[in-house]
Amino acid sequence: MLSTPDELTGLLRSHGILPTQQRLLIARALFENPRHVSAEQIMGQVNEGQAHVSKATVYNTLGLFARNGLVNEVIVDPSRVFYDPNTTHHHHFYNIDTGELTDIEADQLMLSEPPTLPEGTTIAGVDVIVRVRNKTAAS
Amino acid sequence: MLSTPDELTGLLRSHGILPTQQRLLIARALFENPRHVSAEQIMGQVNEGQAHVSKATVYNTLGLFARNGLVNEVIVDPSRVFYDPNTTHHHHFYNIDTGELTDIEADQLMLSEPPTLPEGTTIAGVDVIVRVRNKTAAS
DNA sequence: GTCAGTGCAAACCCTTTGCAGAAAG
DNA sequence: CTTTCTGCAAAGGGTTTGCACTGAC
Repeated sequence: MLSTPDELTGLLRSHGILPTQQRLLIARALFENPRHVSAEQIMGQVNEGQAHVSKATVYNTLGLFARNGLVNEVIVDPSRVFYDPNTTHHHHFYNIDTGELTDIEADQLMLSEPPTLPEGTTIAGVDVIVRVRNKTAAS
Repeated sequence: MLSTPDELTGLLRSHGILPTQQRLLIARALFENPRHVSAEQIMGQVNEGQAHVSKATVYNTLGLFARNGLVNEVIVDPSRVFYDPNTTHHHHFYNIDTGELTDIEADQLMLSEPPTLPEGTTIAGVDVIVRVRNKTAAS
């Protein structure tokens, strides 16, 4: 989708992120073929070629991207965080057998206004996770 | 709520769980005052008195309870799993500043039928997490 | 008596951190 | 030149595991 160096540089700058070589590599891995990825998968993808980005930098960069709204963290599995380059309003299927995450477009799943928020709080986001299981899986 | 030894014993048996002393202590901690707790909190509560249950047993037991439908795991924070003794259909507020989890009754938040499930899967559950933030929190 | 459960400590794994060297502006 | 970023390795922290002992039936 987005994958030219210039586009990526602009994307980072527009989110207040200084574009460095490593950040561009990580951004390219996320946006040239957008899907849900773990930090480990990004590490693998970035380091496939001759480039090398350290584990610490991958984690720090993904955290930075998430704080600056470039990607969303998806919390569905206590053992790892997924990063989602799609920051439009949408929800997720999570296959508990395979660990696979897929999108549910916002218009496919409507939900009513949430009830009154707890005292002194503002809304930060609404996540809907539809957990599914393989029909054939031994339960 | 439920807290007599007999009630708890019956509850465990009805979920196919052999009632042992440690499991009864953990079940009592969960059900005598139902709320959202982490494994660590259960450890603390169970071991307040003269009883002692090891960390491994607490984790193993909570996992067993969750697999057998006695409690639900609530995945909202990558750093820890919460256990919810309320297994009726409901949703959650999660305060990202304080880590506090509170219930949203099912009738307070309606959602439409989920779209077609991914090929070959059945639904395992739907989680709705409304993330909130303290108004006064330094962002 | 047999099988399942428990306790302890060590292992695990993802993630974060400290600090010296490198790169960006 | 100054400030921020990166890499490495080590620390961190919740959770799981291996194995001998204990308890349930």
